[in-house]
Amino acid sequence: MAKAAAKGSDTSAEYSISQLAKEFNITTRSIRHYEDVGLLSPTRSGQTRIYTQADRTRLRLILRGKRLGLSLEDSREIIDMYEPGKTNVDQLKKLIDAIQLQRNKLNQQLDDISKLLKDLNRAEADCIDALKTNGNQ
Amino acid sequence: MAKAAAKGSDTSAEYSISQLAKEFNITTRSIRHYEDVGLLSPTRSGQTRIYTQADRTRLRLILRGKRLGLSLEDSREIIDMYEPGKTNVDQLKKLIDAIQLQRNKLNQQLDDISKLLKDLNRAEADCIDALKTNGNQ
DNA sequence: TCTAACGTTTACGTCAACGTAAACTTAGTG
DNA sequence: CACTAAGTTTACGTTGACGTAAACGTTAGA
Repeated sequence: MAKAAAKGSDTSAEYSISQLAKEFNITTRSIRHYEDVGLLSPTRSGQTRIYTQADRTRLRLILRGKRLGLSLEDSREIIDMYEPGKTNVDQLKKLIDAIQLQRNKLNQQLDDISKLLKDLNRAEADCIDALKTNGNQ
Repeated sequence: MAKAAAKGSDTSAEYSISQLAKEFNITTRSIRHYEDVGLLSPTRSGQTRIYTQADRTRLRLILRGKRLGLSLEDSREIIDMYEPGKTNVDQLKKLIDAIQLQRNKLNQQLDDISKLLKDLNRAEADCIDALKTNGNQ
């Protein structure tokens, strides 16, 4: 084996675009699109994109955001929160506010989910009832 | 006062489109759009739409779905689960499967949210740290 | 009476997030 | 060497969820 190819949990592992696509069950087109909008910036070997462990992590965060209904722009903002590039005090305070905002949204989602789960439980119970009283006709 | 206008928690209350729009802070265009795609079907008084308590509830469910990142089509399916129009046994079983699927998605979301909240907490802590060590320069 | 505030339909526009196709360049293999 | 598999860029197409006019009807109040 040469040098790339990634064993176990090597932190310096590298990935091709189709490897990532397969792993996360998305298309290469999507991955390139995320790059187009500035969410990923893999290094290159000639023309070919090479993704590091960090890129892979960012991709996971993007997809997590998508599952929560975030836009790519939203995800970008949140992911940027994780990197402390902000040297300015005002920016830091703004960032803390933004974090609080996101937390509020997430708490709203938690509430929504619990209500929806209850609704689904009731719906399922109704189904099972209907099956019992209806199963032997 | 005539007959409409809705007091307290009168179950036979009626609403105009702009009343609902104002209450839920959306546009009338959106409400009509939800009707276009079959999510609402208000009665009419002449040309004018009249929304019942049930319509209002459906609208609330639609918006809850949106907050969770569901498409209108997804919401339609879920809301349809609540109404036991299904007389067929096969349909009931399919419905139970669909409910389970939704539950899985919601549990995934719960997991995503808890992770995201942790990430945000760490990010905030980092900000606060940066503010302390950086505040007096 | 007229005008302001609400309602309606019809219809084209827009924006995000990709899909899809075309045309092309390497890298490895029977 | 021809061929296949994976990569690339460019660019137009599509879908969902509305936005945004335009053109019109109805009703209440100054």
